[in-house]
Amino acid sequence: MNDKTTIYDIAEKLSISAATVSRALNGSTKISSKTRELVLQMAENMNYEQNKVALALKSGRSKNVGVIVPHINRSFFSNVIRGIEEELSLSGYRVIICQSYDNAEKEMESLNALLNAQVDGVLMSISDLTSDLDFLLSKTIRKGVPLIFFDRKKDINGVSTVTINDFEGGYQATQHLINEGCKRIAHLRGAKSLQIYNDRCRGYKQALIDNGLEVNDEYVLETKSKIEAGTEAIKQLMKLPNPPDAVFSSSDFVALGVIKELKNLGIKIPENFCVAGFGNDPFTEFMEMPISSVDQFPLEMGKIAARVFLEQIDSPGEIKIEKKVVLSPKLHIRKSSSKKP
Amino acid sequence: MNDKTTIYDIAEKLSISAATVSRALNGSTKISSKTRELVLQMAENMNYEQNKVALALKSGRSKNVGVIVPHINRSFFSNVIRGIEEELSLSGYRVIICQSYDNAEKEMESLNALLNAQVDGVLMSISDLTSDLDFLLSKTIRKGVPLIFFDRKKDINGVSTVTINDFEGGYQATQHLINEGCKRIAHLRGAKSLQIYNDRCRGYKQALIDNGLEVNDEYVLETKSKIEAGTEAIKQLMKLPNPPDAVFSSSDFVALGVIKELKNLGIKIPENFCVAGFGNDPFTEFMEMPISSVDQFPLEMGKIAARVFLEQIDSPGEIKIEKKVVLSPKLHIRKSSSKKP
DNA sequence: AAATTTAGTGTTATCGATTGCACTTATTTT
DNA sequence: AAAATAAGTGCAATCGATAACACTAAATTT
Repeated sequence: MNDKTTIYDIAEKLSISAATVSRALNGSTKISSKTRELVLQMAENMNYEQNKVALALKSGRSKNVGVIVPHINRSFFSNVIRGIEEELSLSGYRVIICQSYDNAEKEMESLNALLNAQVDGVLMSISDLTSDLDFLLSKTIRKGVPLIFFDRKKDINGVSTVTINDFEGGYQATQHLINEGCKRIAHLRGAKSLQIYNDRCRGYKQALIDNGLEVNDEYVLETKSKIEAGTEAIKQLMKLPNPPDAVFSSSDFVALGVIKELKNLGIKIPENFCVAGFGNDPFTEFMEMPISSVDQFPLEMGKIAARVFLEQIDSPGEIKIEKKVVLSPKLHIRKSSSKKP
Repeated sequence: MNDKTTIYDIAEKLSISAATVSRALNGSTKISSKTRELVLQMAENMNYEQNKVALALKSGRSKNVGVIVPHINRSFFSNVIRGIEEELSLSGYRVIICQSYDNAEKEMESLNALLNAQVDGVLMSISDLTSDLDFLLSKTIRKGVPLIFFDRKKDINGVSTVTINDFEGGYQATQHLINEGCKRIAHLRGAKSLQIYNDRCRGYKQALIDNGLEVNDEYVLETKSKIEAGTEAIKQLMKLPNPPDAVFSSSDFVALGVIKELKNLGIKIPENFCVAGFGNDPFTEFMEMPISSVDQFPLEMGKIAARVFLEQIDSPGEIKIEKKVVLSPKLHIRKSSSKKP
């Protein structure tokens, strides 16, 4: 009933040593072609399959990499993971996924579990909360396990990062709204503890400044990435004495909430109000009111993160230079912000 | 620089044997409390962490499970995976994901890779194409590796399954359309090689029959699960001498395509045409024209599949009875099919 | 007090694959 | 033909943790 054949079984059947079997299977040159043939034949017959766990113990490489994301059931993250898996499976790596649920403690637990499981590398997008991951992260680096941040990064020595230029994304979206003739552009941003949101916000402000528009702090609100947060935020903004005529949101879901509520209020989009989101979530494209949004190229981001990992793992020397890859975002202009025909 | 402490290192420092260290760390009763304290203290000091690969080799259990899905970046699958991960991480299992890309060969490769990696179980949703997985599957079963199908199953002896009652889902959706007064209900279905689509179609037909409506084969088309496939299919249907007045689609994306095209054609929804989809993809809810859809409870499906796995793995005897769990689908009625106020 | 139990620890084999070293033949060099 | 080299193979250690078994010393029973 138990099916597993080992090299010892093959060795016994052929009355040779396990070492020879191993060499034959691994194509060592130090072996006669007759023995090689015999071994390969017997391995085939006995349905031999290499036990990767034994190999991992011996070699110190498990051929597993860990990926930690806040939630896998979000379009952005599942696409990044897809990219990672697509790329790494080609090199024989398997991808172990962990969810942090935007919880720093869970995140540390996951990282720890992955390291104990002897993963060959960790690719992660850090959680929403500022936390003291540093100890664990530096341990990871010390262990020589390549660590790569994607999207949500932290600037740490020895850690490679793959991100998009969030500043540019924020700038592009805002510049576009200005080009459409909007004068009072609000910004709905994510948590201050994450660089990406700070960068997008900086881009937004810079675009305003570069175009001679006033930066009004009343126009900048922090929201969660949820539809309801968008409806709440826009309600609040529209109560201002001088309400905005456009919103640039760091989240597509928030942008959607904004649009829903504006419809409720009877405000015409895009004629009297323009909206742009961030993330280019698939739904932004196929809504009846397609939403302009900044593409983060999650699939590509995943693939590049995977390639950075492969480079690190293949680098012969112990001195690993971290790599910082920054992708250019691309604004997709859609109806929600297209006043011009 | 190399950080890894083993039980041998601890043993040496304390001038005791590695076996004692192991026992102390594992809370064996056969150990004096002084030694236990000493070991735990030293382990703490030396940042000891158990090497799970060594443990896996010794124990024969890797504490890894494999999950194979067609694509992880699809709402349904990423939610199932989320459920699986959420549940299994509680028991210390890690989840390795593989994508089959609806390709039978890739699927077999993945399954094979997972088995070589000594996973303790495999949870999968089989690929679109009929294929000869049977050999590999039976090998898996013979090896005693629990195998669980979710959603897209194949009836195989010894394999547990977690599915929804697709027949009922199809029936419910169709019955609802009938209740709304639709008389000529078309059905856009997925590949014939998958049971789920056959079952949904059977439910559709049974509902028609039970309500004394004619089953018209011209009204049943096979489509891919894409927006464009929906627009194409509805174009074709509307050219019929006696075009339908409702569509039940096995895919939300197809339903969306149908709605888009009907708008194009100037047909009023839901007044003159009703549409229902399947999957309850998040977007169905927040469209301007929210789409009625059958919920498959992917998160729950994942969690249950995980629990079935845990039951199997914990069953002491070798005789594992397969479990067949069937969830009840739930139709969410939305604007796209609500003629009544 | 002698005999027996038991608590606590060490020795050693094991899981499966790889590899440096040693060893035997066969082959080539001088 | 003797010496040196090369080819092919086996032995044994290794990766890190566990556990069956053996053993010692203390505690308990008679």
